[in-house]
Amino acid sequence: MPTIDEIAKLARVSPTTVSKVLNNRPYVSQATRRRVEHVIAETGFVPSQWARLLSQRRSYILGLLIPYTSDQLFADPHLLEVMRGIESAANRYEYNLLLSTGRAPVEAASACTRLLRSDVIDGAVVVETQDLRAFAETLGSRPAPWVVLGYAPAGGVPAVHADDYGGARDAMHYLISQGHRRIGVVSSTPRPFAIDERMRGLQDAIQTVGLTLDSSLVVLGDFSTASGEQAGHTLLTHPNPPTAIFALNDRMAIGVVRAATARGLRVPEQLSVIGFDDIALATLLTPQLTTVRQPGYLLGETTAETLFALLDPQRTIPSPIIPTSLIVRGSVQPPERG
Amino acid sequence: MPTIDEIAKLARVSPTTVSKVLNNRPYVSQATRRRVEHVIAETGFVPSQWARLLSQRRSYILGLLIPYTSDQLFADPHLLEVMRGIESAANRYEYNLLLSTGRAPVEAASACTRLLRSDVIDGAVVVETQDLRAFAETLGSRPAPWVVLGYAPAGGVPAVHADDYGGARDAMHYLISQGHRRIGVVSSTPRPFAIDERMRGLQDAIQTVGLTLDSSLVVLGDFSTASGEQAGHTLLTHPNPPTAIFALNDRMAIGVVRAATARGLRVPEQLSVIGFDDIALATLLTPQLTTVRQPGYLLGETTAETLFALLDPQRTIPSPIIPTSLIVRGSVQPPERG
DNA sequence: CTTTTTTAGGAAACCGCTTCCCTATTCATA
DNA sequence: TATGAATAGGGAAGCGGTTTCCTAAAAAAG
Repeated sequence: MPTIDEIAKLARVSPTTVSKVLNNRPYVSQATRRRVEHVIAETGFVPSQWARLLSQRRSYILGLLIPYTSDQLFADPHLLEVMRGIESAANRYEYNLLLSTGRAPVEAASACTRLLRSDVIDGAVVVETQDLRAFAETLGSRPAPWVVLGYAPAGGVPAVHADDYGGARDAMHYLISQGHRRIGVVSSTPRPFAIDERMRGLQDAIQTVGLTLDSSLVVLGDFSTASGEQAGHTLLTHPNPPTAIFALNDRMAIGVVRAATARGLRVPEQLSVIGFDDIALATLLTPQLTTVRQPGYLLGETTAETLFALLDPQRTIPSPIIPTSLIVRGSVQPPERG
Repeated sequence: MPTIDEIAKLARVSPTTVSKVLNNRPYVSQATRRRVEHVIAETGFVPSQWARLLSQRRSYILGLLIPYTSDQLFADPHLLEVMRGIESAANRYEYNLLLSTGRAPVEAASACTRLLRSDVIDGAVVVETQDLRAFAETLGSRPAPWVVLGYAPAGGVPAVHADDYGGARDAMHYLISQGHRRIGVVSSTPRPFAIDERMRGLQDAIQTVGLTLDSSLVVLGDFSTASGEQAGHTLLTHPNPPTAIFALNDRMAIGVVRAATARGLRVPEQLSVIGFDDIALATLLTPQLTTVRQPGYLLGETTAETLFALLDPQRTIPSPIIPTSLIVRGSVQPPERG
């Protein structure tokens, strides 16, 4: 692979001039420019990014820092949808995406830190984790700009997230309006801020109508379908079982449906189920899942746009809260008269 | 962010010595090493990768060049599964993944070329496309090493792929052994090598039993579920419709099932359907899809391992053909007596 | 026909780190 | 004690571009 000097020699000009040609700068005559371009085409020369960036300070690479194992990442349709949004925005700005997942969350944080401070990436989208605060502190003074996908720990870091509170509140209102009074909740642990918000939203909805959430009807999963299935069994063996279950993500909701089916309960006749996210799979099941739509693609896109706004102050920072909406399908109906 | 020179000054040593400490090289006394390490910890110094790599010639970044739009990529569960395998192998070797998708395939090729020649990545996994040959020629003399995921155009580039021929042959044998004689095929256009191989496999299977493939029962989709659905309708309105349909990927198979259902045909009683890939969704439908399993994770992992073997001649190149296996579930049964 | 401005092009410093090579000291060996 | 080898450390030349600054020629202005 030739270097800029060899190109210069071949075109009988200085490296300076070649550089000017490469970067479309003025003060090169038509004739010279043509000659240089010809040599470049001839040799198939592509300038080394390393060297270029060492002086230019832009890599056109964005970090996507996901503190999960790749297994977790690829098992989460919503997160993939978010990634798609980020990818697409990055593409629009001619940026490439550097994927960094972590084996263990802790390890991930340190990898992220390195990446952010070592000049490899121009900025990063960091998916929220429990220990984000510690991570932010590690970063210290002046790393590349970064945006949190999720809720930021206090302190100036921009964050983009869906309206988890409103979405959960609406879902709960809907269940209540359908006549449900005993409502089970499949929450999760660990509990990202988003889940806190959803819990807050659904609790507020319950209190609005003068009821309270029966804490024995709140069980914890880990976002996976399997955990939802287990949670479903737990709730359905309760001495006074719920007539509806709100699972705080779709995969767990699917697990709940599966548990109900396994116990011979029909959804939605004998048990209503509502989810959160609106993953593609939600429409492929029977009954189709009623859920709260959280537009992952838009979420990812907006997060990336926020980062680009940070990178180039010319641009304006988009609104950081993405609205959710209730999608009524077939998994909820009024409870049977007991 | 401090530079190595500032660290050197603070520790009262030369940059050379700091470099030795950073890279764990000998010829630094315990005392000095400790002093330097202390300053590094104190300042939170992280060496600039650009500069390091400019002299070291390793970026520890692998390119993943996918000549699809991000929408296509994220809509393909099998490809995602492959990515997961690549991700996980890369992680094992402490490599990061640089994702490069293309808006238009052509553009993608040029982006790939740039990436491969500009020293940003140490090597690349390139997903096979129709115009791979042209792409390979563009690359020319001495780019970073690359491995094709799929079938390589003749000429030395290593390629890793599943046993598409064998898988399709087995599937067809199975349909025949179940008593099917009129068998529809949902193939695709554009037609990657893998599809050629599957066609070859299924044709050989048919000929083994002295039949021939009725070309009016071969329709083309584009891998999407929607195209499969349309293909299904086409086949089922044939004057002499098939009793079984072999869709060359699972998503199209799901589309076929949907088309059959829409027409009031029951699967598998009135129509048998078999797919290819074995995506996760295959087990979630009723009936569960009978299909040819193509282990995506292993495929990705093996491809990455091949690349690492190229990067470091110490390692041995793994076998490039990944076996497939027939997964019998519920979407195939013997045809009804007409 | 000068004088000033603009254009074209090159020399050399620089980005931040690694590495080659050289010197001085310490340690082991004869 | 003299000698050779190993250790500790530093100076300076890269790596491959960009950028600053300078000079000479050409064009515009007076």
